[in-house]
Amino acid sequence: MEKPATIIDIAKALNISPSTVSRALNNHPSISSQTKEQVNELANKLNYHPNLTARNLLKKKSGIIGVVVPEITSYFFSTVITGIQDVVSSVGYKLIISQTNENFDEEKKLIHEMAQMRVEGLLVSPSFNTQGFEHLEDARKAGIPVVLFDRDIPGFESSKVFVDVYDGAYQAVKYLIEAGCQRIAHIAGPEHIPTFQERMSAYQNALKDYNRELYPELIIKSTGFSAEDGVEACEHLLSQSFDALFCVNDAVAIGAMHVLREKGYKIPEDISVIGYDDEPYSCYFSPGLTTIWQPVYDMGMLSSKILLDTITKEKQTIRKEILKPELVLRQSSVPLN
Amino acid sequence: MEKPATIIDIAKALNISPSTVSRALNNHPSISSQTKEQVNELANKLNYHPNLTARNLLKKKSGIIGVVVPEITSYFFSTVITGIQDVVSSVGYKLIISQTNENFDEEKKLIHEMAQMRVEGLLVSPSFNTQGFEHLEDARKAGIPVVLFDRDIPGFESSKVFVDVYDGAYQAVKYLIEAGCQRIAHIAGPEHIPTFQERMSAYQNALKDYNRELYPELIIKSTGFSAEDGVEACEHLLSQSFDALFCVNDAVAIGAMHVLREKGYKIPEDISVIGYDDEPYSCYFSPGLTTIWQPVYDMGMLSSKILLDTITKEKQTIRKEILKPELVLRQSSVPLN
DNA sequence: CTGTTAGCGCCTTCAG
DNA sequence: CTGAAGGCGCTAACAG
Repeated sequence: MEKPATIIDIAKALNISPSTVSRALNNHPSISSQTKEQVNELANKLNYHPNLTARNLLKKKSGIIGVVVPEITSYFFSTVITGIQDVVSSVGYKLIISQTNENFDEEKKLIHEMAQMRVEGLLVSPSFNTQGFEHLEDARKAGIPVVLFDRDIPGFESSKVFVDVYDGAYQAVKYLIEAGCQRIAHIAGPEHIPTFQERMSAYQNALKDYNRELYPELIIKSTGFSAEDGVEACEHLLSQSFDALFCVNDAVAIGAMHVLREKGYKIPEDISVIGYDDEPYSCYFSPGLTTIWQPVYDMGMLSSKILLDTITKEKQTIRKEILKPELVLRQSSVPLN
Repeated sequence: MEKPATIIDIAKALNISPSTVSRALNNHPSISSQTKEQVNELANKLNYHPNLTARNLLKKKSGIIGVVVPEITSYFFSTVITGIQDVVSSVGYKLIISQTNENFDEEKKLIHEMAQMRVEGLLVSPSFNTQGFEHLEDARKAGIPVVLFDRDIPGFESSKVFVDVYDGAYQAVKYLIEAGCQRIAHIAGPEHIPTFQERMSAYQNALKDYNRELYPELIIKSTGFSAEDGVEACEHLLSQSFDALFCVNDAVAIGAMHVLREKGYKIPEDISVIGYDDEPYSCYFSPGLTTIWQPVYDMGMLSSKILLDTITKEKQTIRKEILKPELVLRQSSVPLN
C-alpha cells in the first residue's frame, strides 16, 4: 500500500516541471504530444489518480451534492434518490446521502456537516419533526443553494418540488363516492404530519363537496404509517360499519386489507380499499390495491435539475413545482357504475 | 450569497494570527479562554464553517467512505446501506453512494472516481456482469482498502461478508421435502448469476440428499428476478403438475402466487410456495409468504466495521464472514406433519 | 500563550 | 512549448 503518486513524482521522474505534467494530464493544447504521451504512460504505470481534494481546494468546489432524507429504505425515497443520481452523475457530481430518521437534531447536524464539506448544493426533504429553518438558512448563507422536495417547511424561501398530495387524496375519495360507496372510512396518519393532514382534509372536503355526511367515527388516526399500524387501526375500525376505506398510504392499506380478509370481508364487494403511494408490490396483492401513484423518480430528477441550474447559473431565481399524482385503479375498489 | 469566511478573515478582524484562530477553534489547551471566546463569537457571527477540503488535503484523509452497489431501490441494498451508515456516521465518516445498475463499465468508472476522491475505504457489492477485479486492485494499490459484501468476485483477495445463500435455499427445500411435498418445482434466476446458481444447486442437492427424484421439467430458469418475471415463469410452469414451488426470491414468489391464485390453486393446500429474502411486505400477502430471512442490516454493520478496522489499524488482515439466513415459516407452505 | 513558517497537491497566471 | 511562482484554507512544528 504505497502512498499515491503525485504530479511532482511524475515531474521529477521525467525531469520536467510539475506544471507541464499538470497540463499534459489535462490535455492542454500547448503541450507537445510527445510529452503528453510520456506523462500519460508514466501516470498509468504509477497508477496515478489526481488528488481531487487538492483540485477542489483550488477551484473552491467539491463536486459533491448533499442529499438529506428522513430514510432511504422506502421505495419512495430510494427512487427519488435514483432520479437525483441519474441527473447529477451525468454532469459529474457525486452524492453524499444522509438519513435523519425523522430526527430534527440529526437533521441540523447533517446539514451543518454538509456545509463544512462544502457541498455545492443541498437537496433536502425535512424530517417530520423539523422546527424552523435556521439550519437551512445557515447553509444558504454559506453559499449553498437548497432545494426542498416532497416535504415543505412553510416560510422557508427556496426552490421546492412537491407532489400535489391534496389532489391525489381528493381523487381517491372522489372515486369512491362516484362508485357509490356510502360510508367511506379513513385511516389517517399521525396528525402532526402535514402531508397526512392534507390527505385527511382532502378526504373531508371531497365528502363535503359531494354533500355526503361526514362520520367522525369513521376516521381513525393511526400512530404510525406502517403496515402494522394499519393492522391495528383497522381492528379498531371494525366496530363500525363501512363500505370503503381510504388509507393514508399503501403500507397501511395492506395491513388493513389483511385484517379485513381475516375477518371474512370481501374486497371490494363488501369494502373497497384505496391506498396511497403505489408501492411496487401493491399490484400483486389479491385483490390488487387501488392507489395513488406519484411521479417519484421525476421528483428526484426535477429537483436536482433545478438545483444544478442554480449552481451553474448562479441565478437566485426560486422555482416551485407541483407534480400531479394519478389514481391507479385495481381490483380492491368497486368499479364505477 | 457571500463567499464563506475563512480563518484568515477572523484573524485579521481580531488582529491575531491565523494559527491562533485555528487553535482557538479547535479548542487547543494553550489558548486563553478569552481569545477562544472572542474567536468563537466572531466565527459564529460570520457563520464560519471550517473548510474540510483544506483540512483533508493537509491531513491526507477525506473522511469519506465509498459504497458501490448495483442499485439502491431494493429493500435489500437500502437496508445494508442503512447498516453501513449507522456504523460509519457514529465515527464521523460520510458516505458516497453510487449505483452500477449491474453495469460493469459503470462499476469501473465509479470505483475509479472514488479513488480520485480519495475515499478512505470502499464497500462494494459487484454487479452481476463484473468480470475480473483489476479495478478493485487499482483502488487498493492506491491505498484504499476494499470490503466486498453480498456478492463475491472469486480470486479477489479482500475482506468479504456474505450470507450463506446455499444454506438458506437448502433449508427451504429441506422443509418442503420434510413436509411431504412430492413434486417440488423451482423458479430459478438467470443462470449466469452466482447467487441464483447456488440457490438452484442447493435445491438439487437437497432433493438428492433425501433421495427424491429430480424432475428437470420442474425447473424454470427465469430471465429476470422481478415479480413480473415470476408471473411469466409460473405461467410456463402451469403445464406441469407440482405441489410445491421454491422461488429464487420473494418478488418472483409473489408474482407466482398471483398466477396460481388466479388459476384457482389453493396455497398451500394445492401448492406450497417459498420465496427468498423476506421482503418487508411478504408477511402481508394472503397467505403470508414463507421465505428465507437474511441478516441484511447486520451485513451492512459488519462489513463497515471490518472496513473501519482496516482503515484505522492499518492492519492488512483479511476477514471473511458468512452470516446465516433463517427460514421464516408463514402460511404459504404446508405445516410439517 | 501567540506568531511565523512551511506545506498538503494542484492549477494558473506570467515569463520565458 | 515549458518553467517558476503563488495560492486555495488549514494545521503543525518551531520559535518566541
